[in-house]
Amino acid sequence: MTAVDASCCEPGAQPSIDEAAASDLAGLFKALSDPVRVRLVALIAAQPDREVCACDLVDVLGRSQPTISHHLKQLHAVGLVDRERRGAWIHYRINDEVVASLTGALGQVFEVAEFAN
Amino acid sequence: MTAVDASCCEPGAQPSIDEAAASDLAGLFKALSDPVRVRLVALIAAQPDREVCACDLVDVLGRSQPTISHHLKQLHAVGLVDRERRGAWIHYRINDEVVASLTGALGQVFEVAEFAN
DNA sequence: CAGTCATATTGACAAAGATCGATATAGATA
DNA sequence: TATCTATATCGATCTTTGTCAATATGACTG
Repeated sequence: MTAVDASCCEPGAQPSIDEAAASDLAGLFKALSDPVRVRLVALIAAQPDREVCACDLVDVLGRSQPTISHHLKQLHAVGLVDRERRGAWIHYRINDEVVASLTGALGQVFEVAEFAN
Repeated sequence: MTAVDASCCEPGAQPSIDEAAASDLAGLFKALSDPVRVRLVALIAAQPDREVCACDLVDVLGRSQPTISHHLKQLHAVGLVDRERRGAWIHYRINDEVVASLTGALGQVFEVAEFAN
């Protein structure tokens, strides 16, 4: 019954996000948890039409072609980028809906008003 | 000189973010790339004063005390949460400046106007 | 259809990470 | 000081991940 006891370990608050939603969001973050992938999406998003040919992504970041392909696959797997075959080349484009859901979820997790749409 | 050649592999665009900045940002994302850590920050941020006693974080997420401590250490290492000892207990609080820098960097990477502060 | 080019997949390996039991540390209390 | 409690660290194990060389796939070209 000291003051310390009264101030702690009583609430039993629950997380504001359930396990499934947390896993989904963590998956998006994991897709962005590597510097190469961060630079890849930055490079794609910086294009005028938010898309780029995969051929322009190899050799720019100092990684082998298989490694770049591996990273693009992960970004695509979580939906952050779309793929489109155009002749012999494959174009990657930012999926703005998924980006919006990412920022929205971020706002929800951190309870930041600007993102709570 | 075919139409295909003309449409591709010419730009040589550079990423809009350098390697060091990409690593920093990737580090923040990595800290949020695990469902347990996502729920931890959500739980902390949901408190009225955006802080919580560590004693309230154990037993809520179905992980052992060492595991929760391990995750909190990672969140603290990247600055997303602050630690403060208060008597026998340790309180974790959301670091809103780091959260703001995270959302700002997100906006920069994805070239989303709302976040480009 | 044979060759060339762009991209993906495979296989292998080293490094990192998540988890827990056991133990250490550090503050509070008697 | 001895003890209790809260949190951190250690050590071990198992899984995941980043990377590349080699190879496969699939599309265009002559």
